[in-house]
Amino acid sequence: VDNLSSLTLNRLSVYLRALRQLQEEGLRRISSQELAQRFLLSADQMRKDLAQVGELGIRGVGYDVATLRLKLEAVFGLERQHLAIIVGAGNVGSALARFPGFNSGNFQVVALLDNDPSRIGTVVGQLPIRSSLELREIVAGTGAEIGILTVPAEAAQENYEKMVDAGLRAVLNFAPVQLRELRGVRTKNVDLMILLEELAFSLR
Amino acid sequence: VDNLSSLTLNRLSVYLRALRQLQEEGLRRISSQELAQRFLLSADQMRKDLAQVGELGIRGVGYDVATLRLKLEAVFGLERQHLAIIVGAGNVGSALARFPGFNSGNFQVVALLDNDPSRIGTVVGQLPIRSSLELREIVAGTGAEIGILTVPAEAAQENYEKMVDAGLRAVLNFAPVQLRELRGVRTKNVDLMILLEELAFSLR
DNA sequence: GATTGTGAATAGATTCACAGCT
DNA sequence: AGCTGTGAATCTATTCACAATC
Repeated sequence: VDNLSSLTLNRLSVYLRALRQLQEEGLRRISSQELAQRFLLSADQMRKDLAQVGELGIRGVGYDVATLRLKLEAVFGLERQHLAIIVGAGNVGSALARFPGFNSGNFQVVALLDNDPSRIGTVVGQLPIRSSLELREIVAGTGAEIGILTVPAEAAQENYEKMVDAGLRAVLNFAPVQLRELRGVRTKNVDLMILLEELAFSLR
Repeated sequence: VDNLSSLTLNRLSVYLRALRQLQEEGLRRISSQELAQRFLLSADQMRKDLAQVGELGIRGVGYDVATLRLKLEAVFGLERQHLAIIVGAGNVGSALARFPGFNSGNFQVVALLDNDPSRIGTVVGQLPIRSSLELREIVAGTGAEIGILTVPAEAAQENYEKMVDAGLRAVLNFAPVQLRELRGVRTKNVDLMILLEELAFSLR
């Protein structure tokens, strides 16, 4: 299981979330049909997606909720924790530092960095802001793999390169710029302006 | 110009941002080739995308930066301002209320709502938090079109429906749930867990 | 001579429909 | 009898390549 498209991965995340909920409700088995109905998904597509990661269902019966959940978690590498560092302690960075999805579950923010000396030491959520100059040591010391980039647009490319250089292997970029992506790093962008412009389009 | 896919719209946003930068630099003309090189895009794709919104270039010459920019802004309906309301004044909602992309340019946040009585009145950025109960009046009074949903997962569906009911025509959802989408509303999701899981996948 | 706009070719994603298990 | 897994069909997106235009 290795070549999954971004589209497929997103849907697998959605299935995983659904399965977690079903398991909490105590359900043991579910068919693609039922799951699709319940969560407004396509049963056909779900089966195709799941088929890409293995033969996981039982014909005539359906899927075992717990087994499938574990399998999907394994696909995402969620048996172990993933540590993240946030670079840029402005509005967005600070909000993410307090995001409940971190500090619970499979992801954890282990450091929050900023280059404004006057902000260093300030505690946000549980974390004290540290200097961006310490990036390399912090990555090495904590073993963090994921970088979350929340600096202003002008500083994004430079910080991105430093993050990759410091050893981070995946970056989630919130700065509104087209990064020149580096090889060997998985980079995803969340660009609020692009999202808003798409919404605006549908309002004409 | 009416049926543009989400993929195409995202790229048009990217081109628009590039053009704004080029115009600021004082450039008057650019070819698809140059623009692609400069911003790491595909020249072929750019021409195809632009062809969907009109015949905008001059063969043998290229595109006029100012004209193309205006045309793209018109496609997105950015000649006029779009007003937005944020529902949920937690970490994410508050961070977005202070986001520079709002209160400058074509989008503006006109209200920040929460249902926790103890938070009402607190000023975030420039805006006082108001009661979610006032949603309908605020939408009607301000003429806001866009809703930004930043409430906890459990409350998302309910608030989404209220927002649509109050007259909002586009919703940007940050809550980590699969909304049952309503007709007549453009809905986009930003789901941090899904993004993180996709990054985790590439770390196995 | 340069560069667009576009039809044709290719690649990728989704949907259909049914054979194959349980 | 019921539901999965999957090949075949369809639909969508991207890339190629070149005729049309300046």
